[in-house]
Amino acid sequence: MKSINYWLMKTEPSAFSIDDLAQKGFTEWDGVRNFQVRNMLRDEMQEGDLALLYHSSIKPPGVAGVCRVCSEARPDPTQWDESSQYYDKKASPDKPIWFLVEVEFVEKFSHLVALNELKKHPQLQHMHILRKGNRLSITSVTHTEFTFICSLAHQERPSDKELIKQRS
DNA sequence: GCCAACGTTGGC
DNA sequence: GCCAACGTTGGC
Repeated sequence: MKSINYWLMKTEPSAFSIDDLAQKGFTEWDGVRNFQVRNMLRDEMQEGDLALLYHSSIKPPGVAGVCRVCSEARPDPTQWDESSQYYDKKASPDKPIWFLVEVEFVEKFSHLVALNELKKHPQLQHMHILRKGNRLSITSVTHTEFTFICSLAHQERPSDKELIKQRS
């Protein structure tokens, strides 16, 4: 039996957010221009893998939901498009440098699991995203980290409990 | 807006 | 192949 891998994929919600993904249903994850991330995309990601969608460069940053890899890796066409900000003159159609996968919407968390929340849990201390100077837009997470973060997302927040208490 | 961290580039 | 300079990322 082939087991799936788990990932964390960063996006700036001002450019592309979990709501955009929810609305479109799926998207091509193009524009990756880092060799380490390219290698993971091309060599390690497989159809069916699950990923935490992380919102960066926003207050507060954090995990906004879940998506699923729904294609094999294939060449990223923006590398040949001179009008694209991702154009790379070193790439040619017979020698692609950059790759993409498609991801599809799975879930938007009812509340963001914020970065400072992730930092509170010793179970998550080894996550790439919590390491100083981490700049990779895609990193691997363990199955344990993935399910733990999903469970945080599905927990009631104290403020929710207070609201319920106030109502009753 | 600052700045630490780190990947990339290019001269040698 | 080294390494300084530069550019980018991203939290704060």
